[in-house]
Amino acid sequence: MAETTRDRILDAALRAYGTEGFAVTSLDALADQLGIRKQTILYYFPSKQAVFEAVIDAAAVDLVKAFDEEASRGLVGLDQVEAIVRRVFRLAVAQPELLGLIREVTRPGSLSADRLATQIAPVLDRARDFLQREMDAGHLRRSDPEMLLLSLYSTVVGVATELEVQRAMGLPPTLRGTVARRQELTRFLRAALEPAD
Amino acid sequence: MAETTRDRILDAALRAYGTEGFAVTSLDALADQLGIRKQTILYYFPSKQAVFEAVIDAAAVDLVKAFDEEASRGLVGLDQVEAIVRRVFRLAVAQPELLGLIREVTRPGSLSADRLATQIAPVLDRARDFLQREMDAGHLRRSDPEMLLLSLYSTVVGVATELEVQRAMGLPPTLRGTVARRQELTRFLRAALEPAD
DNA sequence: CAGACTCTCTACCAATTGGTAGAGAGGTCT
DNA sequence: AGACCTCTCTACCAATTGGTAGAGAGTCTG
Repeated sequence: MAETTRDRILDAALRAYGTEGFAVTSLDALADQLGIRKQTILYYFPSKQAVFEAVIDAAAVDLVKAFDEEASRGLVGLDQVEAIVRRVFRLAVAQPELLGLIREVTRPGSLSADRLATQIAPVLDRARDFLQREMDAGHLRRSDPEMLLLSLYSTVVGVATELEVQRAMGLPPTLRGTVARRQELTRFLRAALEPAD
Repeated sequence: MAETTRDRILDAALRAYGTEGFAVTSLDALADQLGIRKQTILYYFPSKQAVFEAVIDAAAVDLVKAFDEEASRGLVGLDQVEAIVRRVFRLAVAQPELLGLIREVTRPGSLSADRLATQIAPVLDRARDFLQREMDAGHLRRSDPEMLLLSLYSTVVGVATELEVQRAMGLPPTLRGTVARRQELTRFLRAALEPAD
């Protein structure tokens, strides 16, 4: 199965947008990187913004696929959540551009509110529904699924950011070490912050 | 003490670069926001890049000042570190643009390697020296100060990112709640990740 | 008052940007 | 062969960008 030109563009765009950023990556630069002209890109996509949105779509599809695969393995409750979180982390570690993309998406004005709703919401909805179902089935302690989702999401982004910082500082990023260190430091930080406001 | 035009420019630039990003914020946009022409900005700064670097300088000065103030209060060891970390967090919470600025700086190619060395290194050096001194004095458990510094740094960035995500999702960001939730989730994540690679 | 200095402006420029128009090459179907 | 379709190209454009040149207004200094 040969990789189509369109796929190659999406690949390169994910890498570029995730590391350099959407705004600073011109169509020309993207095309150069692929050895084609930018007009070829504009043949496959109506605009630069459309490339961005297609990249997000593809990433969302990947996430949903990973989610579903993990969810279809018959685990329940915490085991299920564990498996999914681990899988998402594996995705983030294997594809560090994904984190950059997330940051790019959350940047104000990068995506119109309705596109955000159309593209991101389904992923979040799926996750929220899953958590709700598991709670209803008694597999998870009952709490506000919205808050739990937010917690999971921000934690994933936070941990992934730490990994990226480590990478940026020239240290080999290790998920295991990060999580262990985080636990240690979090206990300390809690003590540090508790007495104050 | 009236705020000089230069200060107003730096203020607006910090806000704009931290939230929207450096690349997407044109000098025209920055000037419009201040009710002046971009040539006025270029009177105070030789180039757009220089504005960016001045913003970073100012932020670094703020950080160093906060650091020194906290360090001069006569605390030792963990109490000292606690006070400093708490202070840095207060800065990050009061000025959320600071986090965006950090992300902007760590973006590849945003700052030349030597400018990075000139501007960021002093802050890190100061922190590393401080940790080393405290270890030598027996106030902190002896470990690799480089690693401890990295841990503290990435944790601060990670927590700050979580706060920002919460803000982006329309929830009031609370440092207390984030830290508490993080501890809970970290324990869970550790369990989730421990058995795997 | 004369001159210098500080500051903000108008006018302009070269380069880059995202995007359009349309030609041409190659293959496929009738 | 001829019409059609897919794809990539050359050529071009309008808008925006960072940056320069220099005039003009205000203030301070002699």
